[in-house]
Order: sequence, then structure tokens, then C-alpha cells
Amino acid sequence: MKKDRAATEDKIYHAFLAILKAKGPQGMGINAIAKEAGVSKGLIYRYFGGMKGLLLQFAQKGDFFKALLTIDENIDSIENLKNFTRKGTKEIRENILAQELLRWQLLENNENTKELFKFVNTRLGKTFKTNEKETSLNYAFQLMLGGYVYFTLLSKFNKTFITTDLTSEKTWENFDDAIEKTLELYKKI
Amino acid sequence: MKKDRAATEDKIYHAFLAILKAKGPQGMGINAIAKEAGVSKGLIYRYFGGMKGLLLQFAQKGDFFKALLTIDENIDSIENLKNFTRKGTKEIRENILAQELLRWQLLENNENTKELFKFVNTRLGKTFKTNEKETSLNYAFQLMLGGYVYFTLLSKFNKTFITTDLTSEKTWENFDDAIEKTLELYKKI
DNA sequence: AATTTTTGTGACCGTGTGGTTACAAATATA
DNA sequence: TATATTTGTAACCACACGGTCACAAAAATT
Repeated sequence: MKKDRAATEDKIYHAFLAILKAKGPQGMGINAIAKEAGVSKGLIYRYFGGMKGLLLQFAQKGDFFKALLTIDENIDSIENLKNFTRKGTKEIRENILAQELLRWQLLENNENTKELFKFVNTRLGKTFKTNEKETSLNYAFQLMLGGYVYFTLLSKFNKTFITTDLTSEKTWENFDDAIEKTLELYKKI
Repeated sequence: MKKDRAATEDKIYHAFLAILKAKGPQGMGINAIAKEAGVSKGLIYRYFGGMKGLLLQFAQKGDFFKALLTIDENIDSIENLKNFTRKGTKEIRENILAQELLRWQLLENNENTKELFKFVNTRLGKTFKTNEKETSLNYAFQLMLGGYVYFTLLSKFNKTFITTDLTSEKTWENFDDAIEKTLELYKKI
């Protein structure tokens, strides 16, 4: 049998990503990862230091919010907010890894995930620099983005939110338009 | 030993509620409920038909969104939306049972929870009658309410969202104000 | 070539899970 | 009072979990 530590670590790490994408935080576990990687779970402890170390590695590599990182425009004007929104909402709905991370944050914050979430938040803070002024616009914008995340996460297991069809592409366009429209209303005052 | 089926069923049901409130969907399980109720778990199967039946019972009793049910004003004008918002956001942040239900909806939708969530949604649909016109206002309002829910759920395990302090009462007032302000902007057009 | 170190495996442990069942105690019925 | 029925318990099952460990195979070192 061929032995290659680097390759094995890779297998483990990518199995971790695959599990997170496919099963979400619920399906995440040492056994599942080991099985997916086709490797003895002892190696996860030896090479990564168990789940905690694995999550830390994931955090430091930063394999999430990838596309959002390319947005380095300052978000100070409403016009820039609008640009950010389109890219941001698109990213959120396409990046399943990010979705599962955001879902995870709603479930727990234990010794294992603590460091990971700290990384996630600083990373988010870097890209999502709202103007620090405590304006209604700022809070309204945060609420709408939060709602976008909420509905995105909800859509995994629910077809509708009350009467709103979460499976329809038109719905998401309407959400986008509504954010834009709202920003324009604030622009006028 | 005294034997009283009705009393036992009550113990089980209230243990279920207590567990859901205290531990959330994650801590929910037959063993935990039986232990909390101080009763043999076999009775949960005999009297309720296991977790599925227990959830169904919970759904039919409708012990959630209690306060929201008292809001029977029609939400057709923006002024009514504003009233609804204050009461609605207050309810969301105070009703822990509702929070854990909403959290649950983000995690799974299996054979057990299926019927429960259906009930939850129809119940929500009854109280949360937005105007069915597909206006930007409507979508913006939904997004902001969704964001409110999102941040509420997030606040259980996270002190902040990026730089926004989720533990500060002022923050939630700002959110409320932002919604109201936004609605007023829409009112003017 | 002989020895040490690294890599990988599979069995094992304790614990917790959902679910069933045999049996005893209490209650209702006759 | 004797008999049937309901209520409750505790043991038990198979399984999955995280975690450890002794041991063998491969690779590196001497």
C-alpha cells in the first residue's frame, strides 16, 4: 500500500468540505468524514487534532465567502451599496459552503466551532464594511441582508415562506429589486 | 404508586415544551423528554406514538405564536404594518418557543417534523397576511422581518453580527425604528 | 542490510440514541 | 372478592457516536 501523508490530509480535508456541503452541520462528524475520505479516523486526530483542529484549518484557509472577497469597493455611498447587494446576494445563494456555515452559527457555538466562527466574522467584517454611522439606512440594509440570508437558509427545507415561493427565481429577483428600491428611497432624503 | 394517565400525558407534553425551550431542536429526543418528565419513555410511544405523534399534538394545540394570534387587524395599510411590526418583533424576541420552532425549520424537514411545520406555516399565514400585491414594499417588509428573525436566532449563540451588538437593547430599537422609517418612506410615494 | 520512524488500519471502549418488550403494580370490572 | 385491564418500569436491543490504542506495513535513516 502506498503511503502519502500530504495526500491523506488532502483527502480528509476535502471530505470535510464535501460533508459540510452535502449534509450540513448536522451530518458533520468524525466518522462521516473518515468514511467519506476512505481513511481511518485515527488519522484525523493524528494529523488535525480532531474536529476542532479540522475546523481551525478550515477557518485559516478561508475557503468560504470566496467571491465576496473580490469585492473591495468601499461601501460608503448608496450607489456602492447597490453594487454590493447584487453581488452579495448572488454569492449567498450560490455558495453552499457559506450557507452551511451561516446555518451552523445558528445552531451552536462550542469549543470546537468557537475559533472558526471568530474567523468567519472577521472575514465578514472585512468585506461587509457598512458605514459605521448608526443610520436607519444602515439598520434597514442589515435587516434586508439578514432576511436574504434567512430565506436562503430556509429554502433548503421549505418551498415557501407563508405565501412567498422560495423556489421561484422571480422571487429572488423581487427581493433584489426591493432592496435596491429601498436604497433609492433613502437616497432621496 | 399512584397511576394517572392524564397527568402522565401532561408531564410528558410539558417536558417536551421545556426541552424545546431549554435545549432547542438539537437537544430534542425521546430520552431527554422521558428523563425531564420523570417517566419511562415507553409511555411516550404508548400515549403519543413517539416523537412524530408528540410533534403533531404540539402542532394541533398551537402553543406557539400565541401573542401574534391576538393581532387580528388587517395588514393592508402601511399604518397597520407599522403596528404589526412593533407587536410582531416584540413577540419574536420574547417567545422562545417560537424561536426554537423557527430555528428547527432551518435544520430539517423530515417525516416527524413535516406535519408540524405545515401547521406552523398555516398559522403564520393566518396572522401574517401581507397584502398579496407583489410590491417592492411587500418584499422589503418581508426581508426586514426575516432579518429580524435571523438576528434573533443568531443572538442565542453570537454576541454580535459583524459590528452590530446583538446583546444591546438599543440595537433592537434601532432595528424597529429602521423598519418603521422605511415603511414611511414607502408611504410617501 | 539492519534499524528506526512514519503512516495506516481495525478493533475496541464507554456512552448515548431510538425503540421494544416482559413483567409488576395499580385500577377497573365482574 | 376474583378477574381483567390499564398504567408504569426497567431491562434490553441494535446501532452510531467520539475517541484511543496496539499492531502491521511502508518509508526513511543509519
